[in-house]
Order: sequence, then C-alpha cells, then structure tokens
Amino acid sequence: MPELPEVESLRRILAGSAVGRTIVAATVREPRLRRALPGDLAATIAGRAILEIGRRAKYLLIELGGDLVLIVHLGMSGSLTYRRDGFDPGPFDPRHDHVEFMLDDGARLVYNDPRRFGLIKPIGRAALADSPELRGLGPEPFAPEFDAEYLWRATRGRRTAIKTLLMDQRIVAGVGNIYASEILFRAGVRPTRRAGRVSRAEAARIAALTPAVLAEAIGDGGTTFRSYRDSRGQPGRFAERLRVYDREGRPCPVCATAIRAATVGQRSSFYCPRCQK
DNA sequence: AAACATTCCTGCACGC
DNA sequence: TGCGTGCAGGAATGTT
Repeated sequence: MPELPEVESLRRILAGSAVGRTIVAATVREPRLRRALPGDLAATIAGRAILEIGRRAKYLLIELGGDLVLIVHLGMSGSLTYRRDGFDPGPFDPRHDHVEFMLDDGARLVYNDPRRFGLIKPIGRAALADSPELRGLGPEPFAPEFDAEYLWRATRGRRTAIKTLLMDQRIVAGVGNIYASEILFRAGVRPTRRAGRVSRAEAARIAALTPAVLAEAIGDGGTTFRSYRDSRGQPGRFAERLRVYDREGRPCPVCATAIRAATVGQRSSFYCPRCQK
C-alpha cells in the first residue's frame, strides 16, 4: 500500500487531527511486527504530547514531548487510522489492530498491519538522523539535490535495471513499485533498461517526473491498490489515474497499444512497448 | 491459487 | 588470494 504519497497523505491528515493532542495511554495487542516492539513501548510513550508529524522517505516520524520520536513504517499492508466518534474509518479488527494510542480528546490512533512487515520504533531525537532506518537514505524526490545531474551520475556504470535503481532508497528516497512504473511510462523509458544505458536527456526527464508524479499522487490522496484506505477511511484517488500499473493487456492511454507486464528485480512492472524504448 | 504496495539479509561473481 | 562491490534471490506473512 504505502509509498511516499500515501505516507505523506497520512502525515497531512494527522498533522491536522493528532498534533497538539497528548497520548494518555497505549495498548499493544501484538508486538511481533517485522521486529518485535519494545516491551515497554506503552509505558514509554504514555503521557507524551504529539508535537509534530514529519516524514522521511516512507517513514512517518511522530515527534513526541521529551525529545522522543516514533518512527513508523507501514510495510506492505499497514495503516494508521485516526478514529473518534462520528469519524471512524472502520470497525475494530481484532486480528490486525496491533497497536492503539488513546488520545486526550477521546480519539484513538490505530496501527493495523495484517502482514506485520511494518515498524514502530521509539528513538531519541538526537539519534534519529543516524538511526539504521534513516541513515542510508538518498535525497527526498523534492529536494533540490535530486536533479538531472544527480540522477545521471547515479546511473553511470550501473548494470541494474533503471526501475530497480529508481526504487533503490539509497539513490532517491520514497519511490516504490507503483510509482516507479508510472514515472518511467511518462518518461518514455522501459523499466527493463539497464540504468547505465539511460541517456542524459532521459535521466533529466526521469528526475523531473519523479517529484511531479509523486506530487500529483499526494494531491489525490495517494493510490488505492486492492485495499488501501487513508487515515480517514478514504481510498486514494490516484488509482484512477494510473496509466500502466496493473493494467496489463489494456490500451496505453497515449497510443492504445496493449500494456505489457514484466518482472524486473523480482517486482511486477508494467510498460507500453510502443511509448517506452 | 498465485501474486503482492516493503525492507533486509545472504551468497555468488567479478574486478583490482 | 583476499577484499570490496554489485546484483540476484529469498525471506518475513496474510489476504485476495
């Protein structure tokens, strides 16, 4: 579900609903996520105010009082929903509502993650930037240093597929499987092309389209593929705008040629054989 | 019933 | 030979 646009959409929703509240208590129903939650998580965060909600790549950063930050990653199937009377995204899910934060206004934040590939990790603010999660990340797609020249250099001498490189979080942070296919479609470059064979002009197009496509998706509240819902229970509207992802056999929106599927770096990928060289 | 929106780790091949 | 790097593959897991 969650690539950068979905996490950013979540961040914005929580910025307007949860910031300023205090976590009065927390319940951990299932601590076995990708890594086990610390046994004292609930005690650690109880009583802390939610000061700010940030984001880095696909990580949500909940800044709490006392210089504590909660790093939250939604993995493949996670969601964090804001629930209160009259504003409830769905019924209680006893199997996958793993963690619940009770807020001082009576609302709750619920972390739900069926596959449990996600992460919730408290860390001191001073250690955040050097944490194993954030340390190796490349620039944000919206950062000025992620430009044509940067991407061009990053591709030189690389034999890996351009799509794999675009999804490499060390190169640029936040691009996942859905948006990589969409970006490369708009750039006219096949996902299977070796990165080292991308021209300077193509690298420039990809570098420009990466933030453009992500920004468009953020504006649409992200993409719903299968079951994703945002923090208010709404599906992401960008799903209707996908041009190639999960559209094998359907007509290319530009030239009507049938969209093809290919496996690149063990991930499903989609492209137009005519528009993408 | 095969596929899957993410990340992390292992091991092999290659080059210096 | 030994080491570092790049890359492929697999694993974690439950749902559709």
